[in-house]
Amino acid sequence: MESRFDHLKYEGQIYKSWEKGGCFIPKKIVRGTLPYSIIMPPPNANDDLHVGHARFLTIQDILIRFYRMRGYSVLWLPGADHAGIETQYVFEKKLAAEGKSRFDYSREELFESLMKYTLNYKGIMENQIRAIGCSCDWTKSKFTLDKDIINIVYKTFKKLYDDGLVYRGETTVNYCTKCGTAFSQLEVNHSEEEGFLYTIDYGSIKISTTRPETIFADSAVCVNPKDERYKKYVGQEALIPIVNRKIPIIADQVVDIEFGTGALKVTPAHDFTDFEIGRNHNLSYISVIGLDGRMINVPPKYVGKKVLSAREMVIKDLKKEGKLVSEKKNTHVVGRCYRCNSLIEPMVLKQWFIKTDKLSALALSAINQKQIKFDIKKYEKIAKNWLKNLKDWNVSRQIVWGIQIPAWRCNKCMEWTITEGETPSMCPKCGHTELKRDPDTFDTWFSSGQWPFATLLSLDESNKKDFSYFDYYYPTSVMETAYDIIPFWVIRMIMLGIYATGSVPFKRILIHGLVRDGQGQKISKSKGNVINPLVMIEKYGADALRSGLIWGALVENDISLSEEKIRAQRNFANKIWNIARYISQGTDEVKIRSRAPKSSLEADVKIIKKLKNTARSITRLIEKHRLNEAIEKLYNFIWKSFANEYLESTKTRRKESQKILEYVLQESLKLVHPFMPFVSEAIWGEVFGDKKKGLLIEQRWPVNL
RNA sequence: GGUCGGUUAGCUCAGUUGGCUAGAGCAUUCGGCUUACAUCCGAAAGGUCAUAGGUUCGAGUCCUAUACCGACCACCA
Repeated sequence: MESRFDHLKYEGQIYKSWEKGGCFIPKKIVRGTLPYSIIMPPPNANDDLHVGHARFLTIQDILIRFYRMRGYSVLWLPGADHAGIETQYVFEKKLAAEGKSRFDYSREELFESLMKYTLNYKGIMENQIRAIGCSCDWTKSKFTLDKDIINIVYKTFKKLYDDGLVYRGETTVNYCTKCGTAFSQLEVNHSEEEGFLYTIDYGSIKISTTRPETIFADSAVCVNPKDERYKKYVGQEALIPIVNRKIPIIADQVVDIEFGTGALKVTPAHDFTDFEIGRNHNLSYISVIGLDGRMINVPPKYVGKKVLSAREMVIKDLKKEGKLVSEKKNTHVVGRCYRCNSLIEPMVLKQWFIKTDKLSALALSAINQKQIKFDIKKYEKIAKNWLKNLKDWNVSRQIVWGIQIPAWRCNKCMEWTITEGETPSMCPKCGHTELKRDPDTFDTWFSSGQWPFATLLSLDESNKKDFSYFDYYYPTSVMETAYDIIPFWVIRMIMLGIYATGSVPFKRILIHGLVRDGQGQKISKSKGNVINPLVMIEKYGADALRSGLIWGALVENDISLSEEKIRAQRNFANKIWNIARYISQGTDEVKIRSRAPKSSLEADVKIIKKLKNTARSITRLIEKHRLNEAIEKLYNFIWKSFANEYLESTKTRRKESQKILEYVLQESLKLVHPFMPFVSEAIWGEVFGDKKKGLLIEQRWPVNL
């Protein structure tokens, strides 16, 4: 053995021998073997892995290796996410760099290019998962656009439709004119920005607005019923300048008396609040902004102008007419697209909605009845809070890259037909044979919300034998994911899982915190504090990165990661290596022992006892998902108790203690393995190596020593 | 405005149902190339656990209030 552990020499080759040896594939299930399963949250196949991925992959791999060594039938199912809008956004950026845009391609061409792009990244990403050392079963890997997955998603949508939980609604959506799609409320970033508040003369009343270009879309002027200044005007009419159209003056308590003039122009087509007012007062609405962000249904001179230039024109014209009363600086909150940062336009569109009240009730009761247990109470609170306040879910997205909604509309009777994916030959309502498919695709969270059962069911479809993966592994043991996607993903998996299968999708939920830099700051490209996991693996080894990602902070909390921390863990790996090196130098052949060698020497008895206690408490800690404590115990035992105390004490009586040293090393390596799989396997190979004895990954976890 | 957190050594964090003479890693200081490892060994220094009250034989740990920091959500035309 060399004096230092050379991770570059061992990691690649060890991983290959694991994968080739089928070590990640669940063993044949014998009677009484307990299942342990985790469905890997599929990383987006559009970029390199970042440290956040590395953290959750590490956490899951520790659990997986631990339970595998304990004799469970372990399934860790990997996957890749097509990541709809995100991928299309990244891809379009690439097109733009080549001087092209999505409009240069047909739907089919665009889809095909995106597929090629994504599958390429999927391969890259999978190799990065391998580099981290993840022992997932690659033979069962799933992609969110696999045909069998899509079929299951269609079935669920049809079932929802048949049960009356899907409707086509007209409502205000957050529309990004640049991305060309609507977003859910969760996909919009709000920011405070400087702008102007204009006061405009509407005849008998003056109103305040930040968006004068939408005056053409006004349906009413609204005041607060308690506002003494305006009581007398309610029921009368106001006059929109420039076009001189009359609109009613109404009263509603949503109006803030203090703000502006206390009178609000109601524009149902382009504002969320106004849409509600319009609905409550039975107002009609007029759209004046098209999906391309240009003006429509307005006097000819404004048609085709972009929103901001139309605003300037309107202000100019108002001034000319003397209708602009004032213009004040004003900070207000605007919505911006979370992908491209363009201004979000509220628009009224027809979209597919899923009614969420029944689904969220199912999820809530499953949580309350402890069919699903959150490890961490605060995250249970967050999930429940979301479930209680959920609004109906808009699942339509106007992008190509995704699962196209299986909805067809009859050209004659205009009725919709939903299928499980097959194209209807004629309209079931009127018999007409010309139908047009909705070009929209599903929100990615709608399909990934079905991921736990969709993956397992699809395994059974391609493997219709005597064994059902779904029956055996569902509900899965643990769902392990980040807290920032509780509302997007976790609660939707629970809702859709229970709805589609009648059973919760997983029994336990472990939510992990985010990775921050060494100073606890959020990692971002603009701050320049990005830590590249692949560079760290190259430099210090995968084991060092893995340990650094769980050392010193609870799994559920954010963790600060610095290069110093990773280096410290590299040193730990090297320490273990050198303990083994010392021990292997004391003999020609090391045997694997099934129990501790007998000795009555006090120091020997003490170290064996400590080993037992350490193994016991680490077992308990991993079961409780307290990984930071587990690795700290391990670190302390190996470095302090084993190396510095015991091993040092044996230097004067080398021969007598050799067997004990070998045994403690042997058992320690098993304890190390889930955390640092490469160095432990490398040592196992060097010290205990023998084809007959197998790999460390296949050894049994130390229990009842 | 709503929800959920945090405040413990210079830094980053642990501290499970209250018993701590408050711990770890990194950083610091001093001394060591001792033939496994200088990616090391030995030793040391460093905290009135945000503040104020309360419960208790006993509080970093429970309760109340205050201050500051943070995350997510909503949002005034």
